[in-house]
Amino acid sequence: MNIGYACLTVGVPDTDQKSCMLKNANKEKLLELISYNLNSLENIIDYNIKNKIKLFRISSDIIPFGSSPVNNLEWWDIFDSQFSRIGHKIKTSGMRVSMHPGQYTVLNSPKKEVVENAIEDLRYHTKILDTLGVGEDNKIVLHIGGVYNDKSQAIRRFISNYRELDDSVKQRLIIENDDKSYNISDVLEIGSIINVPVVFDNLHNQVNPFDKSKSDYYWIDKCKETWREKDGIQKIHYSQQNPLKKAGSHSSTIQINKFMSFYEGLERDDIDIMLEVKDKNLSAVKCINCTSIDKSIKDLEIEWSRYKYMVLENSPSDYVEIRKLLNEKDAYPATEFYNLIENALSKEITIGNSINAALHIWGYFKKKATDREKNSFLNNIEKYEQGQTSLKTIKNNLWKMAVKYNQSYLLDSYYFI
DNA sequence: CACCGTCAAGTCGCA
DNA sequence: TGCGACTTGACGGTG
Repeated sequence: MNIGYACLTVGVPDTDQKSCMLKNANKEKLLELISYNLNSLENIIDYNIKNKIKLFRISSDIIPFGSSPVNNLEWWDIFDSQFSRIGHKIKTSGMRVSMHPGQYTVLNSPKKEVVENAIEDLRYHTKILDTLGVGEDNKIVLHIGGVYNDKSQAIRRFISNYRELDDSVKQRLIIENDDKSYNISDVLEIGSIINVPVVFDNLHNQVNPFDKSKSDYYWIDKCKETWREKDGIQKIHYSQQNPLKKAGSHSSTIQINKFMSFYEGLERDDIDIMLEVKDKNLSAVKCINCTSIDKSIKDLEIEWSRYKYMVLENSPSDYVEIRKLLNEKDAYPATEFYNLIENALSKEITIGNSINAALHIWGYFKKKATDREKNSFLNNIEKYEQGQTSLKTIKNNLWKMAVKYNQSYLLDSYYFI
């Protein structure tokens, strides 16, 4: 079983994706952006390998305007060697990647042009995975599309348009239930007609259910039947509702207790779980650590090194509790650990606590800082106390110093997120 | 450096 | 008939 995250990282340097506005797109700009984004992708893959994350969704934005005539670069050729190198890393590390075109890729539209664009976009996504050289179990997940006041007609259109797709696209395309038009029963029906694997999304099913009396596990079992040997093991999407936002919005982090009860109820290992959550890789590592059988206290200590100043800033009392918890070197209290972290991060930051945490970070530079840096830091703290500057300014300042003095311990800290 | 309106694309609901 | 929401971060222009 693999657990992974989608598109972006949090707190990992040099992994961001860049784009530009259409009007500013030209050959030079696009080449620069693609090169930058591939470099970020490679850093993400390296990070995933280092952190034993074996499931990852590649952002559709990796090639800006990738399926638009505005971008007529033969990027698969120009950047061939970097694609191969990244693909090699993915394959040799046993990672499984995927892609997921967004809401604008609609294969079942009644408009010819919309369908043509969708086909082009699916070709683009396929080209990325093919250029990486990853196997057929690295999939492209698509929603069915619109309803247009006639669902059965819209479904028929999806099916006939699907049948016209290139074989290379068909090899990778799989379908998913969405949160307003096509529920899991609809998608299973379509999947069985065209022989395409179905991805179950638990939150979409919660918001747009076919039958509320059926459990998630019921549908997950149904979907399993749509996955063939060559497709790899079954994949699902898992997310939790953000309690502050409207139905279907992803939570900021995965609540570990809730996830663990879902996971334990699965009673299966032959399944990949793609998390959709705001804190991305943080939740992936959390869930991996809580479900792995071969981890030790060392893995929690690594996590603690990343979370500690963030926790200190939110809740000094939880900081003390967690340190106590990690004192028992033969234990592996992963879920207790993350419960305390979640608890700490749910608390509101006070000025006093944030200054305390900033001073802890400052301790790394105290002796090496120039007089100017020292004055600037202390001056900022004073101004912050009086409400004349923001915490963000202080953190930006400390981040620059962490980079300058190459404090790798701090560069990996979530304090700066 | 901080702020904020805007951004390729499609569909749907609502005024 | 036309506009905002959807959902999201980042671009890019401004102060």
